[in-house]
Amino acid sequence: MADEKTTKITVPRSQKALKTRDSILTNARIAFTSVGYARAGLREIAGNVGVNPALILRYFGSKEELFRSALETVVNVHRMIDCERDRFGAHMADLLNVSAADALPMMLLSLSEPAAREVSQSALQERIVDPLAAWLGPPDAEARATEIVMLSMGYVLYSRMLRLRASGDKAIDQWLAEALQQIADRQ
Amino acid sequence: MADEKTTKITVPRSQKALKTRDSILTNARIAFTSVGYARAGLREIAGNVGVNPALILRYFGSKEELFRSALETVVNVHRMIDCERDRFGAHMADLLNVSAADALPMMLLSLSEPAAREVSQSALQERIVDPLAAWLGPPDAEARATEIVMLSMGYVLYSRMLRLRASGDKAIDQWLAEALQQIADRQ
DNA sequence: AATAGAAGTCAACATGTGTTTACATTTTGC
DNA sequence: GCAAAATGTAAACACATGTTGACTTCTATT
Repeated sequence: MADEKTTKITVPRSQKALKTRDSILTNARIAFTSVGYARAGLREIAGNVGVNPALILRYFGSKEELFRSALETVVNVHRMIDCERDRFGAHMADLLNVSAADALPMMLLSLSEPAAREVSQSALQERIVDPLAAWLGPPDAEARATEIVMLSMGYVLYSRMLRLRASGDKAIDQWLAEALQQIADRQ
Repeated sequence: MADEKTTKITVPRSQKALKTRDSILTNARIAFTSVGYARAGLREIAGNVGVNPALILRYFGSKEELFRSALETVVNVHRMIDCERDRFGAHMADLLNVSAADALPMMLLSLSEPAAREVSQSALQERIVDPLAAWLGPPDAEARATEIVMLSMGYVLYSRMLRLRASGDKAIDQWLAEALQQIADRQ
């Protein structure tokens, strides 16, 4: 049992090859973020990169692995907690309104695909909830982190994906910021 | 211009035919709720009803119309506002934990399909947000109704679709109930 | 009983998908 | 400069999908 599972994945060695691999990753992220896992076709991603679809599979093995790699480049907690504790609510509310927060649309549009859902779930737990809980600290760190994520998902759904009539209402943004701050301040 | 758009849709006349049409609708709702629009195949729905796929299109015209019909049977505000005003938070929190609230998973799993998303968006606005706002009353009725929907979507995502580690935490359910109640009480 | 129309079946079409295999081209190490 | 490996292409495979039109079976009315 030396070679567990001989895949055909190739790690790029030349600078140029690394550039195209990165370009694939970038375009994949854009595609997944705008139309979700199922509707993002390898042919279209490859076309936008100017490359053959088969090359994607040589670098990433499968569409599912491509999604996992693309998601990992975009899910991280750093920008969320890059602020003073007493400004966390307003900071998060701002963040959710800029396209920097691409991870959530990417995950929310890919919920129906079981593979993509599993990837999203573990990425969200390990790369957002857990570090956020550590940053918040006791009491009930994990519960409060989960509440923050919950609220964020609801907000992104409302403001960017479902576009309900109230979308853009400043009063709602204000409410969101206060609700988030309350969770962060709770003790 | 007498016959606008001669579709081939048939309205069932016999009792038996109406039963099968209802059965199609029921099974469609179950399929859409559990795997979303894209992964719910007409062949599988028809198979579960014990009927031919072509019959579905004779009764509903297209998959998109089937989704619209199925969603309408399940999206309504009645159970949400069937309680005393001062118990709204706890009532909603309970409701979101029983499978009665099937509408949200059905919509959330179908976000990536543009057709299904549009149907969901208008159903949510017209059949939930608007009547809920009317029930809540001033001030800021629509904003508060939207906040309630936002929170509900986030909660369902957390507890039933993404299944984060904290899923089932009673403290979070408690927090949700209180947050919802605060929105309802605000003035 | 005959017959029109509804209720339902059947097989094919058109299209799109991720993936694979075989092949060509370029780069790199010796 | 040559050979081998890396980089990339081309075309087909295998499969699944919504949809269509022609066909059969049943039922109800005359």
